[in-house]
Amino acid sequence: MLFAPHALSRVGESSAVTSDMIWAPLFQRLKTTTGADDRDLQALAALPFTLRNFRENQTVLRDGEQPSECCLIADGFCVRSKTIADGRRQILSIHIPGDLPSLQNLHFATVDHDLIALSDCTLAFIAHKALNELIRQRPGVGDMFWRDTLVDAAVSREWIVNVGQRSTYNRLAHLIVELRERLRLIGRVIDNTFEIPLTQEQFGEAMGVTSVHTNRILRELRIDGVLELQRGTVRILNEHKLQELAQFDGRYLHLSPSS
Amino acid sequence: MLFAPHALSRVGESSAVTSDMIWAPLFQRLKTTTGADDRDLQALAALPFTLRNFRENQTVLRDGEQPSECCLIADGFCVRSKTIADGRRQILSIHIPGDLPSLQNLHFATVDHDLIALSDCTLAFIAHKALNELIRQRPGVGDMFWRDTLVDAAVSREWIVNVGQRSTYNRLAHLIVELRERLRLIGRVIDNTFEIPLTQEQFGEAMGVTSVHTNRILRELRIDGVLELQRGTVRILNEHKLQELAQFDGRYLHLSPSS
DNA sequence: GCCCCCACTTAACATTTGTTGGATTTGCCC
DNA sequence: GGGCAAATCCAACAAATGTTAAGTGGGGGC
Repeated sequence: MLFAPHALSRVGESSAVTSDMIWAPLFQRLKTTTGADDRDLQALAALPFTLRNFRENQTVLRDGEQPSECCLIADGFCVRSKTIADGRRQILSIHIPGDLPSLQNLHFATVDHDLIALSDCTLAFIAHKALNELIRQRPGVGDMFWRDTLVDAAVSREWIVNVGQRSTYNRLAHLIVELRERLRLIGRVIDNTFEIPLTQEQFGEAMGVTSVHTNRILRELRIDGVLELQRGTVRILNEHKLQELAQFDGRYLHLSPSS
Repeated sequence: MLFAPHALSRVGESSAVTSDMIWAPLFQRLKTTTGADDRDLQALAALPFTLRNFRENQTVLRDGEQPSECCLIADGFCVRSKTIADGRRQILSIHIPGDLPSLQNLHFATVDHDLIALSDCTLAFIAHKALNELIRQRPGVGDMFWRDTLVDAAVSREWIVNVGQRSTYNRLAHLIVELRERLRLIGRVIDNTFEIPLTQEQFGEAMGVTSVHTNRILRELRIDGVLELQRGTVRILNEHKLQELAQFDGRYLHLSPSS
């Protein structure tokens, strides 16, 4: 069976997975960020894809692989990461439903990092060949995707700033706010509460610090009444303080077509 | 006068700046990395451009600006950087002749970081409009440029790993090796010696550490006989040790068309 | 319901990195 | 050649972060 029950129930409540459910978060994002042309989206939605489910911690793409398809996260969370010689691991980006985390392999033969499922995930795989043909037919689709990879790059640059210059305390605040803004775009934020299914160790790997230190900083944020994190669920306690710490300027997300 | 003498002498020894000299480093890079089509390059070289010179430390593009042209570094070095609220600055990438550091603004209206000349620089500015028209006529040009922005993104991801996980000692070694590989591509490495005109403070801003600490690490590298850095000139003293420290895996530079 | 594994939590101590302040060197202008 | 400004260099001390080693707690499998 293609769909394991656990994944099905996360994509939607019914047992039938429609094409709509697969594309919805991507389209929702593209419409607000790029003012996407409806015919381009319809053409996209007509592309053939294969659904595959991944379990928590399962590797989706391994460093060095040469994929012939690119993947769309229909449901669940993934991270890009790199592991260096001494075994230390850095998380490079966190991906949410609607993301296309391997779009760069339309142009690169080889994957230069790992892509790992953080939670149980449903991914739609679309052949590079089909995508390239569509892009040739409809340059607007290519523009949308090129832009999408550029936003991805802009997020990476801000990630460098975060790791390089902000105190761990502020760094975590910034990371949380960025993820909240991206989750809000796809309707995953309710009442200052949202899910980011990372363990403390993984938050540490995203910030370039150890799990012990991550725990210290989380305790401080909790004691200071800024936010709480429990088993992957974030609850904002003091929005004002959070903003002050994060100093978040969302322009780098390029959320509007005219930015 | 468009050309200040100092800049002219850096582009070439003669006093006439030909279109060839402007495009040479970019074409040299594109030929080895993307196996570029000669007709695409010819079409590119036929585009109108404006040359502008910048002095050391002069801002080329400021965070928030809305440029109508993108720039090609014909000669000199630039950096992308972001400054956060408390004044700390992070260098995001280092750009060398042949780089197109603002290509992302073909798709973004607004620049989301600063672009600053490290040394006296000669930049060629090409109108977005002309470039977009060429890309519509010759999709191969668009593919080349899309790929170029993807390599840029891959470099940013490795930069995150560098800042997040490597010790400052290894981090500096990695940074040096990456720059050497990129400079080699455009023929700027001679006898284990090459120029990277950053001050120690700027190396610090690239690595996310202070200038004092950068100085400590440079002294260690010098004492350990790994490399020397004097006024922007790097000399490798022990290639083997350097490799061991940097643990450099250049796949992320995607230097071959089939990678 | 029990057990086991894994995430979380904490403390003590070691190491790295930042801060401050000052001395020295270098490049450049006059 | 003198003098200024910037870059480099360095040491002493402070703060942030890593390491190690233990507990604690909760959820899933049996």
